[in-house]
Amino acid sequence: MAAYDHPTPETFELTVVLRALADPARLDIVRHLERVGEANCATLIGTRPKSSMSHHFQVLRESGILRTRIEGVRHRNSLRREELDERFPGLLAAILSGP
Amino acid sequence: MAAYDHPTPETFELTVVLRALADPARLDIVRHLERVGEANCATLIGTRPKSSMSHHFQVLRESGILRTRIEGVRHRNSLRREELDERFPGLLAAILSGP
DNA sequence: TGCTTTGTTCGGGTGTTATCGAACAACAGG
DNA sequence: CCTGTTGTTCGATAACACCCGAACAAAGCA
Repeated sequence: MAAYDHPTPETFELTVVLRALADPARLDIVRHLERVGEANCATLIGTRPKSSMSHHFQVLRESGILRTRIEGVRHRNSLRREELDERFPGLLAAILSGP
Repeated sequence: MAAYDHPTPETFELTVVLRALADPARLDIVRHLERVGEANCATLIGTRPKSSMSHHFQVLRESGILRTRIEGVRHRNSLRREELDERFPGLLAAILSGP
Protein backbone atom coordinates (compact mmCIF):
# COMPACT_ATOMS: atom_id res chain seq x y z
CA MET A 1 0.00 0.00 0.00
CA ALA A 2 1.18 3.52 -0.75
CA ALA A 3 2.15 5.82 2.08
CA TYR A 4 -0.48 8.08 3.64
CA ASP A 5 -0.76 11.79 3.10
CA HIS A 6 -0.25 13.74 6.27
CA PRO A 7 -1.10 17.42 6.63
CA THR A 8 1.68 19.86 7.43
CA PRO A 9 1.49 21.79 10.71
CA GLU A 10 0.69 25.07 8.94
CA THR A 11 -2.52 23.53 7.66
CA PHE A 12 -3.70 22.15 11.01
CA GLU A 13 -7.09 23.62 11.89
CA LEU A 14 -8.00 24.09 15.51
CA THR A 15 -11.64 23.18 15.04
CA VAL A 16 -10.64 20.04 13.14
CA VAL A 17 -8.21 19.00 15.85
CA LEU A 18 -10.73 19.65 18.60
CA ARG A 19 -13.41 17.75 16.78
CA ALA A 20 -11.04 14.82 16.33
CA LEU A 21 -10.32 14.79 20.04
CA ALA A 22 -13.95 15.20 21.06
CA ASP A 23 -14.74 11.51 20.87
CA PRO A 24 -14.18 8.96 23.64
CA ALA A 25 -12.81 6.27 21.33
CA ARG A 26 -10.30 8.62 19.74
CA LEU A 27 -9.33 10.09 23.08
CA ASP A 28 -8.58 6.55 24.20
CA ILE A 29 -6.40 6.02 21.18
CA VAL A 30 -4.49 9.23 21.79
CA ARG A 31 -3.96 8.45 25.46
CA HIS A 32 -2.80 4.97 24.64
CA LEU A 33 -0.34 6.22 22.05
CA GLU A 34 1.03 8.64 24.59
CA ARG A 35 1.83 5.71 26.88
CA VAL A 36 3.27 3.26 24.40
CA GLY A 37 4.72 5.62 21.81
CA GLU A 38 3.80 3.62 18.77
CA ALA A 39 1.09 1.09 18.07
CA ASN A 40 -0.66 -0.51 15.16
CA CYS A 41 -4.39 -0.58 14.71
CA ALA A 42 -4.92 -4.19 15.77
CA THR A 43 -3.33 -3.83 19.20
CA LEU A 44 -5.76 -1.03 19.98
CA ILE A 45 -8.92 -2.85 19.08
CA GLY A 46 -10.92 -3.58 22.18
CA THR A 47 -14.50 -4.44 21.50
CA ARG A 48 -14.93 -2.27 18.41
CA PRO A 49 -14.81 -3.68 14.91
CA LYS A 50 -11.78 -2.85 12.84
CA SER A 51 -13.77 -0.80 10.36
CA SER A 52 -14.67 1.58 13.18
CA MET A 53 -11.10 1.76 14.35
CA SER A 54 -9.88 2.41 10.85
CA HIS A 55 -12.29 5.32 10.68
CA HIS A 56 -11.04 6.82 13.95
CA PHE A 57 -7.43 6.53 12.88
CA GLN A 58 -8.30 8.26 9.65
CA VAL A 59 -9.89 11.19 11.49
CA LEU A 60 -6.89 11.50 13.79
CA ARG A 61 -4.48 11.25 10.87
CA GLU A 62 -6.21 13.84 8.73
CA SER A 63 -6.43 16.30 11.58
CA GLY A 64 -2.67 16.03 12.14
CA ILE A 65 -2.79 14.38 15.54
CA LEU A 66 -1.00 11.21 14.54
CA ARG A 67 1.25 9.88 11.86
CA THR A 68 0.90 6.44 10.28
CA ARG A 69 3.99 4.67 9.07
CA ILE A 70 3.53 1.53 7.03
CA GLU A 71 5.73 -1.39 7.89
CA GLY A 72 4.87 -4.44 5.90
CA VAL A 73 1.32 -5.37 6.66
CA ARG A 74 1.18 -3.26 9.80
CA HIS A 75 0.35 0.41 10.16
CA ARG A 76 2.35 1.99 12.94
CA ASN A 77 0.77 5.03 14.52
CA SER A 78 2.39 7.64 16.72
CA LEU A 79 1.45 11.07 18.02
CA ARG A 80 2.82 14.13 16.24
CA ARG A 81 3.63 15.81 19.52
CA GLU A 82 6.22 18.33 18.40
CA GLU A 83 4.34 19.42 15.32
CA LEU A 84 1.10 19.73 17.22
CA ASP A 85 2.84 21.71 19.92
CA GLU A 86 4.44 23.95 17.37
CA ARG A 87 1.05 24.96 16.07
CA PHE A 88 -1.07 24.73 19.23
CA PRO A 89 1.32 25.06 22.18
CA GLY A 90 0.13 23.29 25.29
CA LEU A 91 -3.00 21.85 23.78
CA LEU A 92 -2.03 18.21 23.67
CA ALA A 93 -0.42 18.41 27.10
CA ALA A 94 -3.59 19.87 28.59
CA ILE A 95 -5.68 17.12 27.09
CA LEU A 96 -3.34 14.29 28.06
CA SER A 97 -2.81 15.47 31.62
CA GLY A 98 -6.44 15.87 32.60
CA PRO A 99 -9.17 13.47 33.74
CA MET B 1 -36.93 34.51 33.61
CA ALA B 2 -35.48 32.08 36.13
CA ALA B 3 -31.71 31.73 36.45
CA TYR B 4 -29.92 29.11 34.42
CA ASP B 5 -28.51 25.87 35.72
CA HIS B 6 -24.77 25.65 35.40
CA PRO B 7 -22.81 22.45 35.84
CA THR B 8 -20.25 22.23 38.60
CA PRO B 9 -16.58 21.71 37.67
CA GLU B 10 -16.57 18.12 38.95
CA THR B 11 -19.15 17.24 36.34
CA PHE B 12 -17.35 18.84 33.40
CA GLU B 13 -16.68 16.23 30.73
CA LEU B 14 -13.62 16.62 28.53
CA THR B 15 -15.31 15.30 25.40
CA VAL B 16 -18.26 17.61 25.98
CA VAL B 17 -16.01 20.63 26.41
CA LEU B 18 -13.98 19.74 23.33
CA ARG B 19 -17.08 19.22 21.27
CA ALA B 20 -18.42 22.58 22.40
CA LEU B 21 -15.19 24.26 21.32
CA ALA B 22 -14.98 22.38 18.03
CA ASP B 23 -17.19 24.81 16.19
CA PRO B 24 -16.11 28.04 14.50
CA ALA B 25 -19.07 30.07 15.72
CA ARG B 26 -18.58 28.99 19.32
CA LEU B 27 -14.86 29.49 19.13
CA ASP B 28 -15.56 33.04 18.00
CA ILE B 29 -17.83 33.56 20.97
CA VAL B 30 -15.24 32.24 23.40
CA ARG B 31 -12.47 34.38 21.92
CA HIS B 32 -14.65 37.44 22.03
CA LEU B 33 -15.58 36.84 25.64
CA GLU B 34 -11.92 36.52 26.47
CA ARG B 35 -11.32 40.01 25.07
CA VAL B 36 -14.28 41.85 26.50
CA GLY B 37 -14.88 39.89 29.69
CA GLU B 38 -18.64 39.91 29.59
CA ALA B 39 -21.13 40.29 26.77
CA ASN B 40 -24.75 39.65 26.06
CA CYS B 41 -26.03 37.62 23.17
CA ALA B 42 -27.12 40.52 20.98
CA THR B 43 -23.71 42.21 20.87
CA LEU B 44 -22.21 39.01 19.52
CA ILE B 45 -24.62 38.46 16.68
CA GLY B 46 -22.90 39.03 13.39
CA THR B 47 -24.71 37.58 10.43
CA ARG B 48 -26.28 34.64 12.25
CA PRO B 49 -29.87 34.68 13.42
CA LYS B 50 -30.47 34.90 17.12
CA SER B 51 -31.97 31.44 17.34
CA SER B 52 -28.65 30.02 16.18
CA MET B 53 -26.72 32.13 18.65
CA SER B 54 -29.03 31.10 21.44
CA HIS B 55 -28.27 27.49 20.59
CA HIS B 56 -24.50 28.04 20.65
CA PHE B 57 -24.68 29.80 23.99
CA GLN B 58 -26.67 26.90 25.35
CA VAL B 59 -24.02 24.41 24.23
CA LEU B 60 -21.26 26.50 25.79
CA ARG B 61 -23.22 26.96 28.98
CA GLU B 62 -24.08 23.31 29.44
CA SER B 63 -20.51 22.22 28.83
CA GLY B 64 -19.31 24.55 31.58
CA ILE B 65 -17.37 26.95 29.39
CA LEU B 66 -19.39 30.03 30.20
CA ARG B 67 -21.78 31.35 32.78
CA THR B 68 -24.92 33.33 32.00
CA ARG B 69 -26.10 35.93 34.44
CA ILE B 70 -29.49 37.48 33.87
CA GLU B 71 -29.72 41.20 34.24
CA GLY B 72 -33.10 42.50 33.35
CA VAL B 73 -33.78 41.64 29.78
CA ARG B 74 -30.15 40.95 29.00
CA HIS B 75 -28.19 37.76 29.47
CA ARG B 76 -24.63 38.50 30.43
CA ASN B 77 -22.15 35.80 29.48
CA SER B 78 -18.62 35.34 30.75
CA LEU B 79 -16.01 32.59 30.60
CA ARG B 80 -15.62 30.30 33.60
CA ARG B 81 -11.86 30.51 33.41
CA GLU B 82 -10.90 29.50 36.94
CA GLU B 83 -13.32 26.63 37.14
CA LEU B 84 -12.36 25.34 33.73
CA ASP B 85 -8.70 25.62 34.65
CA GLU B 86 -9.29 23.81 37.89
CA ARG B 87 -10.65 20.82 36.04
CA PHE B 88 -8.62 20.98 32.81
CA PRO B 89 -5.48 22.96 33.56
CA GLY B 90 -4.06 24.79 30.60
CA LEU B 91 -6.77 23.78 28.17
CA LEU B 92 -8.50 27.11 27.74
CA ALA B 93 -5.20 28.96 27.64
CA ALA B 94 -3.95 26.69 24.88
CA ILE B 95 -7.07 27.27 22.84
CA LEU B 96 -7.19 31.02 23.38
CA SER B 97 -3.51 31.59 22.65
CA GLY B 98 -3.35 29.76 19.34
CA PRO B 99 -4.26 30.68 15.77
C1' DT C 1 -0.06 -20.87 -5.37
C1' DG C 2 -2.87 -20.84 -1.33
C1' DC C 3 -3.45 -19.18 3.53
C1' DT C 4 -3.22 -15.81 7.20
C1' DT C 5 -2.81 -11.29 9.09
C1' DT C 6 -3.73 -6.48 8.91
C1' DG C 7 -6.34 -2.65 7.44
C1' DT C 8 -9.12 -0.18 4.08
C1' DT C 9 -13.35 0.67 1.57
C1' DC C 10 -18.17 0.33 0.71
C1' DG C 11 -23.06 0.51 1.85
C1' DG C 12 -26.70 1.21 4.87
C1' DG C 13 -28.85 2.30 9.11
C1' DT C 14 -29.14 5.37 12.98
C1' DG C 15 -28.58 9.23 15.67
C1' DT C 16 -26.83 13.86 16.45
C1' DT C 17 -26.03 18.60 15.21
C1' DA C 18 -26.42 22.97 12.67
C1' DT C 19 -29.41 26.27 10.77
C1' DC C 20 -33.13 29.27 10.29
C1' DG C 21 -37.83 31.45 10.45
C1' DA C 22 -41.73 32.12 13.28
C1' DA C 23 -43.99 32.28 17.45
C1' DC C 24 -43.54 33.14 22.24
C1' DA C 25 -42.07 35.09 26.96
C1' DA C 26 -39.94 38.45 30.05
C1' DC C 27 -38.75 42.80 31.06
C1' DA C 28 -38.13 47.99 30.78
C1' DG C 29 -39.65 52.53 29.48
C1' DG C 30 -42.91 55.65 28.06
C1' DC D 1 -51.26 49.36 28.93
C1' DC D 2 -48.42 49.47 24.71
C1' DT D 3 -44.24 49.06 22.46
C1' DG D 4 -39.53 47.86 21.63
C1' DT D 5 -35.67 44.99 23.07
C1' DT D 6 -33.66 40.65 24.21
C1' DG D 7 -33.55 35.80 24.08
C1' DT D 8 -35.77 31.31 24.20
C1' DT D 9 -38.51 27.66 22.16
C1' DC D 10 -40.55 25.15 18.42
C1' DG D 11 -40.61 22.73 14.07
C1' DA D 12 -38.60 21.47 9.90
C1' DT D 13 -34.76 20.46 7.03
C1' DA D 14 -30.25 19.30 5.79
C1' DA D 15 -25.73 17.91 6.80
C1' DC D 16 -22.79 15.34 9.29
C1' DA D 17 -20.87 11.58 12.22
C1' DC D 18 -20.76 7.15 14.25
C1' DC D 19 -21.29 2.24 13.80
C1' DC D 20 -20.89 -2.16 11.91
C1' DG D 21 -20.80 -6.16 8.65
C1' DA D 22 -19.05 -7.65 4.30
C1' DA D 23 -16.08 -7.44 0.58
C1' DC D 24 -11.64 -6.16 -0.89
C1' DA D 25 -6.42 -5.30 -1.08
C1' DA D 26 -1.64 -5.87 0.24
C1' DA D 27 1.99 -8.26 2.31
C1' DG D 28 4.31 -12.21 4.37
C1' DC D 29 4.95 -17.07 4.53
C1' DA D 30 4.59 -22.01 3.77
